[in-house]
Amino acid sequence: MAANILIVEDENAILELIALNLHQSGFNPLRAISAEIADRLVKNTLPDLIVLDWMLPGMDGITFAKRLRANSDTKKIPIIMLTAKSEEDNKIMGLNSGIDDYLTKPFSPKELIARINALLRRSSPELTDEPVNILDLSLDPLQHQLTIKGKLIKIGPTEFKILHLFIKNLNKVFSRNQIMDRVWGNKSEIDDRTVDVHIKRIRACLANDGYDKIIRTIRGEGYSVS
Amino acid sequence: MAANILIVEDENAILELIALNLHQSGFNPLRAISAEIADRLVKNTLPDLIVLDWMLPGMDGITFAKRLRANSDTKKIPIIMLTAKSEEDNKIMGLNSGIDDYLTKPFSPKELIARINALLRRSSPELTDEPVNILDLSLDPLQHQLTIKGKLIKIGPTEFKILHLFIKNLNKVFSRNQIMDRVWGNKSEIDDRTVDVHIKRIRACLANDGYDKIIRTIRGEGYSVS
DNA sequence: ATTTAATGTCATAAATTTGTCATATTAATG
DNA sequence: CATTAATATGACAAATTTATGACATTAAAT
Repeated sequence: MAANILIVEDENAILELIALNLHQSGFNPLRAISAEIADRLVKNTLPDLIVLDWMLPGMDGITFAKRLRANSDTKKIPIIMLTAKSEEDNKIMGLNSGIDDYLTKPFSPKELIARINALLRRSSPELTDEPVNILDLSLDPLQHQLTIKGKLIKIGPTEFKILHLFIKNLNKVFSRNQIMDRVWGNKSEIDDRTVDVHIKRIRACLANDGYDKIIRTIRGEGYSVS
Repeated sequence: MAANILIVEDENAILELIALNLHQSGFNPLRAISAEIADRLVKNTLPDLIVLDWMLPGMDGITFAKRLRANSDTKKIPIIMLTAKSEEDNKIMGLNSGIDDYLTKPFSPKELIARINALLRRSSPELTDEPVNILDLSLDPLQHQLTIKGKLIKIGPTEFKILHLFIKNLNKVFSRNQIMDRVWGNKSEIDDRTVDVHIKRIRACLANDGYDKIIRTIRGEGYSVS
């Protein structure tokens, strides 16, 4: 599923250049030549990410960004701001409008793509397909199945994702926030304690075979599977 | 484990923005709005890295940097200088004040983080979550565990942090205040004696394997691990 | 329309850590 | 050796963090 990237840029040449590059990189570009048009597009399509020019006729970029941040539907959409070299200099940093990243013109399309990918990775949940296993325990993401010694174990989807994350990263300690980011995606607003409950549920699934002990609690830090 | 990064910046909005970004990236930001305040903070906390604004009221950034370089305790702390215009480039480089890197405003938070990581990696590999060890004792921040001869040792979170600090800085003597600042953060109001108790607890953890002796008490000064 | 499964949140219990205090030890100094 | 100052240690209650069971809500399946 191609991510929708909204480009807000009043100079048509640049707009098209960016759109072309995004398209070639497998994204689905949406175009807006003003904040007003962008506003309508955002409401309708809820893009996955916005590339926003700092200088716009009418409503400027910062104002637009602030409006997005004020609305709970659009609050979590990552924004990359485009700025001209010496435009307003340090004022940009000071305005703290929830921009996720900056890019100074002129910039290389390659760099833009790289940063878009980085931001998208951060904002969307974990998904990979490789089967993983530890000891007699095996996790197959394709079939969404957990087996112990070949025996199929019943486990919920969320629990499966968390366990998968852990087993893919053996011994690594994940904080609750990291788990939330990588399983729910960072657009979620979930309580910390909820992670505990899911951990408990995973343990319950594994307990019959004595595998519940593989999930360590690292007090004050998070959880980890060894 | 989290690296302490001192930000010296007189514009509060920028200061806070940087602090926020550092925090989100897992660093522990310390704030100073003047070189004078920074001076005191440096003495107490010996930050792992300093982000320093070029233009400061009172003592300017370059002067401050030179002072840091003149003191053997602070000589090796990496400094990233923030400058307003790229024209200053030559000037800064020419001053040869021991700046390790510089960034021109406006810059993306991401770029700042990237450079901080690069510098930390170069200056103190220990801070980048790699395991540290002496003899058969090994401390792995990533797994948050302490092992002696491969055997897992139970140790509390605070004790872990203190021990990690010590082992990262072998032979360096830390005063109780420095320990408090770097482990509890400089906002804590904790009794001096409390540090003693934690040291005692660390020793207790290590005692079974005879490793309690690695923590030396330097009377009147503090503690140190050799 | 019912039943089943999954989720997130709470309240409460259980476990662990933390800071402090009182007291014992130890080192330094004259 | 006596005195003093600093550090070590054991005990303990408060605070923090995690575990767990129950419940309401929603989605999915029958």
